[in-house]
Amino acid sequence: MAEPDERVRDMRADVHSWPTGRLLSVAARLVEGRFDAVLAELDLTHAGMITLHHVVREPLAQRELAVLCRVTDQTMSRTTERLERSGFIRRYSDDRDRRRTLVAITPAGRKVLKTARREERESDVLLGAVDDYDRFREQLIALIAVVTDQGGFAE
Amino acid sequence: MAEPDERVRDMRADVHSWPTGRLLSVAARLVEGRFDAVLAELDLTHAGMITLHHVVREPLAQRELAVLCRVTDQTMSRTTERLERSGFIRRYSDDRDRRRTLVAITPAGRKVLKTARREERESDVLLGAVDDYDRFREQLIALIAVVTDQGGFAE
DNA sequence: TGCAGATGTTCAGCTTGCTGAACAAACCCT
DNA sequence: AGGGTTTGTTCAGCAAGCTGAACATCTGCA
Repeated sequence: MAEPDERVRDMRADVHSWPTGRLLSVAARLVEGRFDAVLAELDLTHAGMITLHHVVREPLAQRELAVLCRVTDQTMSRTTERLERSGFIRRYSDDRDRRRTLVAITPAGRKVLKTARREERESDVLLGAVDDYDRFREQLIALIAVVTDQGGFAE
Repeated sequence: MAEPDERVRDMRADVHSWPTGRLLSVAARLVEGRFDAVLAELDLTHAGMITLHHVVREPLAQRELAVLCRVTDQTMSRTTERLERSGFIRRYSDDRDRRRTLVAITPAGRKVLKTARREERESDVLLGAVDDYDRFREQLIALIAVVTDQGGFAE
């Protein structure tokens, strides 16, 4: 590994001056990235995993899924398309409202979700970086709630 | 605004069961999203803003910038291309090592960065969602440092 | 009944992440 | 000096965000 030069050495100091949004973005990328190889092995993605998580209990319409996953309808459309291609969900149109596409998890979907969750839990050990992990998560959740309500989304 | 149905109403509860990476990802998207319109007005993006931030002091090679911004060289290549197109930076090859492309900020770049920072600081008020904002940021930074070191990046 | 507006999904096209591969320039070692 | 390796950048192509627009279906009201 190459010796970083002077400018690169003060990386940690530098990041202090970043806006919070960018800190969140980088942290998300790095944390999710740690797990990408495992998911790829399973033919799954982070977006797909959360989507599966939401249809475990009962089939949902794509729009409902989009709201739950905090993405646009268009993004959810592509995510479900990919999940269907992989055989993890089935899509069918609602008899009572044929505009709606219902999404139901398949046995393969349940299985892969279970595996992914187990492996994720195991790799989560490294998050000892954060002192009070539960509080940190609560703050993230509070942040999401506030921004969601205050017009960041679905206002 | 439509009345959310039952399943959608327990959104806040649901998010508690998400993996931390996904929480970070959604939070990042929502927080950065609040500011997208302002940046678009300035012909700037979040990625571009952080890049400008790093060349304010002195010109840097693209690879150095990539390390500082925590992105791959390829991503930085495209980001600087866009910044150059907008006139916020100038790229030129290093005389002493003609493999390197040096990136220097332009007067227009300094100006737009200043404006973006001011507007961002103002809009940051809403982050009162988090109790101990400084501690929260410190934890994000610690997380980034740990994951960066432990092979999430440049190992 | 029939038409206007609301709703759910998809299509097209953009940005910004990523990886893998290509390529030129520089470095190093004999 | 020459040739293999390293280094810095770019190209190609994929995933998953986004917006705007198109399209089909449903709802509601005259």
